[in-house]
Amino acid sequence: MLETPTRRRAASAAQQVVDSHRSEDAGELFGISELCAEFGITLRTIRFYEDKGLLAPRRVSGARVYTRRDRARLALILRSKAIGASLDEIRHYLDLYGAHGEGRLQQLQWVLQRTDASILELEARRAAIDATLAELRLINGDVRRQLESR
Amino acid sequence: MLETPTRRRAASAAQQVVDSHRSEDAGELFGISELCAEFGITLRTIRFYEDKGLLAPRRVSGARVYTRRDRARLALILRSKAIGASLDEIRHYLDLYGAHGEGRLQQLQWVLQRTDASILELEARRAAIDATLAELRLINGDVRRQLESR
DNA sequence: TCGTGGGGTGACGTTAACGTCAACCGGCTG
DNA sequence: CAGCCGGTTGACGTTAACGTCACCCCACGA
Repeated sequence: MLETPTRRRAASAAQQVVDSHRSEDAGELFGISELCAEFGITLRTIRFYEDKGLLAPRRVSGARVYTRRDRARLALILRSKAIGASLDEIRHYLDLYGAHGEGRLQQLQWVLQRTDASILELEARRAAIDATLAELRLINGDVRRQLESR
Repeated sequence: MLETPTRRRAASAAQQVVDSHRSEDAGELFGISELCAEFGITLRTIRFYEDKGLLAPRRVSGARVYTRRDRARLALILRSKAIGASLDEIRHYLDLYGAHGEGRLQQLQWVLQRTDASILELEARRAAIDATLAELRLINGDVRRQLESR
């Protein structure tokens, strides 16, 4: 199965990300400082994520070598961090992205519950942001009017 | 000015919150453990927020006494925390809620810039959440279909 | 008067998420 | 071969956001 051309309609961004966690790619490879530069983080940070079990690059004579999939995982991690998740929560997310393959019934139900829970939590967080945005826009407009009317 | 009945149309939730930061209320008063119970936090946490300058309740013979406005501030703090903001960021938010009153031009422009910046940042965070939600929903539906078809 | 309960103030401990530093190592390059 | 560059592993430091603990004050009821 080269590149699994299955069921590939108009793959959305989400679809692509999800897919990227199921393909065993061995294409492009990246070095650690390469990824650091690309994502604007430090060496220490990437190694730290590895210690925490969020990344598991291959080693070539000691040195870390990242695949395209590892890179996608890193992107997921950083985006999750940007939305205020802890590294532990992020690990759970990553589990979800990886674990919905060919699972036994029990495992699939576990994934289902976890995704349901995560979705509810994120929706709540989104609502909180919306509320704050509404208030900030209110203040903003208020001040703007005050400035316009001298 | 009792209760300032000015410009009170169909006050939105946001409007109410914003307004609550402009009225110098002296109505209901709350004790510290009262607020703790209401919001499900600890004494230490509230005192910590005070140390950080996020709250400044009056003192009655040493004991902290909170007004309705203090209570609103606390609610804002907790909601901001829920969206993943640090206490420092939260302090800035609170500044904004308080500072758009009768300010000199310079101050008003500062408020404007800060609100603009905050809004952009929050919108980005919201977008990140939306992306993650899309992916999670995808996984969720995927698994759900897999379960339904045996 | 005693003690009890609610509240207050340090001081210290803790966890997460890194930063910093020192020492080492392997490959290539002149 | 020497040197350096990029990478690696500890070990320790740091900051934020609290928890825990010990001890104190003070008002109030039996």
